[in-house]
Amino acid sequence: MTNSDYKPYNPNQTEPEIYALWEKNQAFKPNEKSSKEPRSILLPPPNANADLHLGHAMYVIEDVLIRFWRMQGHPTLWIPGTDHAGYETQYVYEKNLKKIGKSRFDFDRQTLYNNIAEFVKENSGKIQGQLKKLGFSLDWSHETYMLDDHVVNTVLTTFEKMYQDDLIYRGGYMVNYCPKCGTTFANLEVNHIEQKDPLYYIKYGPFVLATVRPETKFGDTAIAVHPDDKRYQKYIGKEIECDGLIGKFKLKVIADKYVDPKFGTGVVKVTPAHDPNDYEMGKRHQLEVKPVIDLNGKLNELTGPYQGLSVFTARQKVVSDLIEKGLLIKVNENYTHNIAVCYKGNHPIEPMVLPNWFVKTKPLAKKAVAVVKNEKVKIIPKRFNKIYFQWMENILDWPISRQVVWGIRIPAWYNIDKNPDLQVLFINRKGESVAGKVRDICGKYTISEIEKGLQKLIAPANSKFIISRQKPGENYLQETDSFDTWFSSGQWPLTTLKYPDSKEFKKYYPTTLLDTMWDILFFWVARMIMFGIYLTGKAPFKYVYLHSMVTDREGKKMSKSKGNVINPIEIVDKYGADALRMSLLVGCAPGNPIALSEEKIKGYRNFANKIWNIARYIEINTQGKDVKCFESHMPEFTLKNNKSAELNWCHGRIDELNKLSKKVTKLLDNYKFSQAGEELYHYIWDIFADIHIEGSKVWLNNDNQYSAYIRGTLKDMLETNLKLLHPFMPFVTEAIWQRLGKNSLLITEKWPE
RNA sequence: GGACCCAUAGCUCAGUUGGUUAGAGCGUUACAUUGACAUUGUAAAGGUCAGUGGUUCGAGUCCACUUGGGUCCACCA
Repeated sequence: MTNSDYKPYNPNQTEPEIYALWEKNQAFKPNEKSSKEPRSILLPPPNANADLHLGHAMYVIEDVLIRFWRMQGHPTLWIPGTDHAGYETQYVYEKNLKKIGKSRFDFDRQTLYNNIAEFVKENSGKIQGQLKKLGFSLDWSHETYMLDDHVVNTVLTTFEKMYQDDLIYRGGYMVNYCPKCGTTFANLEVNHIEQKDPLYYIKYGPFVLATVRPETKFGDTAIAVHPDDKRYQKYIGKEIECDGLIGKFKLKVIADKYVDPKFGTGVVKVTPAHDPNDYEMGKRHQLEVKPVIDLNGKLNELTGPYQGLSVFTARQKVVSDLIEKGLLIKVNENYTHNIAVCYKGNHPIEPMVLPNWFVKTKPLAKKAVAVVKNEKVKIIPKRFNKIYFQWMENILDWPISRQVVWGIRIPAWYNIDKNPDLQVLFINRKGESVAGKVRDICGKYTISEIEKGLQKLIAPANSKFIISRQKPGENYLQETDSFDTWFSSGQWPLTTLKYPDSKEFKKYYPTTLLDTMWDILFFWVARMIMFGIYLTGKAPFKYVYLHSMVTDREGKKMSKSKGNVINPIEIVDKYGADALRMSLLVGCAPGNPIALSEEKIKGYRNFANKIWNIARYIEINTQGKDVKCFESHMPEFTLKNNKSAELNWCHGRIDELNKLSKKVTKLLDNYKFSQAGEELYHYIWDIFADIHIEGSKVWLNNDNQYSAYIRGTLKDMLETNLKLLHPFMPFVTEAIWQRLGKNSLLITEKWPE
């Protein structure tokens, strides 16, 4: 240790050197010789092609635990990885395509897939460097990518097993379809926004009814009233004739409690093909499902002159035609209601009945509720239990197919001879786009030409299929849908640990704790619990820690669209990773938002400097001088009953350190990061520096027989504090440790208990 | 419509199972200064813990209601 360095601590220079030192010594690998209980955490995988944002820096909680456990001597494994983020990534890629005047429709499926893979490859690799900058002691030798062969293998095996266990089915169901994105979304992926739309009062035979969607009238298959509505009793069960835009039509009048007699005129047109509630009503009354909107959001052949018009154009034309025919009674222009939009682009959702792959979730959810109820899985903070139960107990079947190329393709095959109604969309050899049913197309094109240029395949709900990884025969085409991202990331604890046969899996499953933000409790955490129990009988983690959402100064969520995103790396460059880490750890409670300010980070940058200078003070006062460890002489002193003020002082300090160690250990054992960090901050600055170091100056100025013990005690205090603080501020503590001339790494030192 | 959370110093927030004079950071005020550290030190000001009622020997903490703010789930043609 030399005196020649900077007075202020310089994190920019120190941090990369220290991280390299740890890596060189393979300090992140679990200590496999230890017989203590194994501990493990999986880093929630960021998108492979994205940059780190400040939310990711909250994973510092995991690093604190990992470093704490590692120092306690547990075999400790922390696995990093990245996600292919199916739809998210394809969305970004398609936006780039748009800039060069192209779209996904210009490519066959395989080419598009390869292009996106290339795009991800070009844009990945940033994450690793950024995680290292934050000081995360991840075992990089276990790094996993969601599309690694072994991951895909496990996901496909799970799908096959679930199919055999009758947990997977294919069916036509009302799904949330976004014509713009060209894919369906799960309910969780749909948002509702308030919007003002005209409410049209339209004449239907003897009735007048209110609707915001007159263009769907061609898909009406009934008219509904409330069973107790006195105005309409005489019509219930009858068929009525109406004047329409494309001729007269007949509709049955049904009675259903869903209808609110107070709304509008108390009469509802029922369109089972394009409204979730009407669909349910249709099931109750065995109504025909008559789709009139196609996958591009345009009206189909059943709408006569309106065919080919987009929903909104059609609406305007329908309205003006209704006026012309005298069928429009009045319009309420100030009607506000909620409309469903896709979460990514805020495009209007078109509810449609489409064939989809589903997971039967009820039996899985039942067990996933049980493990939380009997505390095999503990959620921190506890109040999320209730939210979790509420959701899990009302869970609906999970649609897992996405009409997205980027992802794991569903391993199902359709025989074109047995399924003549298969619709295919493909690019032929001449580069022309061809669409149609296989029964019409197969004469003109060979199966290999179709397969090669295949873009999309739509198999009717009752199609026959085979689940297989390989092509089962000559005349088969593979499903073009891919799995919902969460279907694969839901198996992350299994895939990262190489379920079922690896050493890691046997030793580290179930993992100790999962740390994530509460916004993906249902998307991800609940699904991991379901998959984990289904495949292994055990939930994949013992604790779920729901960390804070990092907001901007005003408490607003950070998002790209708002432009208030802070890049954590900029903060690291400015103030050091240790400072950022402490700012995220102290002063926040799990599940609550944390508003991060630059002043706070500056405060902890100053703290790092404080410790640095405490070390310099002790260095100057011990170098070349007699230094004796008080603790190793304690029995001797007790025997002599030595009452010297100096030795009493030493005794008091050692006592104090033991208490501090116990307190911090207990707080960390209970995942109280904020309090543990604050405790250390307070002790080091207000007690150690301001009281004891100041006090020591008097002793050291009057050099006597006890001064060596004073020096030794100061050094002990420093070393213990470095150990205790290391999980929070790993860089500055390790840097000082190295300057103390220790022949060891602080990161693997023994934790003071 | 259903549920959850929050309200503590000027600002941003901690406060574990109810237990002495309620804490931190930043900010404010006065003073100090080449000291290990100005990324500093010493001292100080600042809170009837949103309101009302209740349980208790004792409530920031537990219960009920009221007011204000946030979030989630479901969504009416």
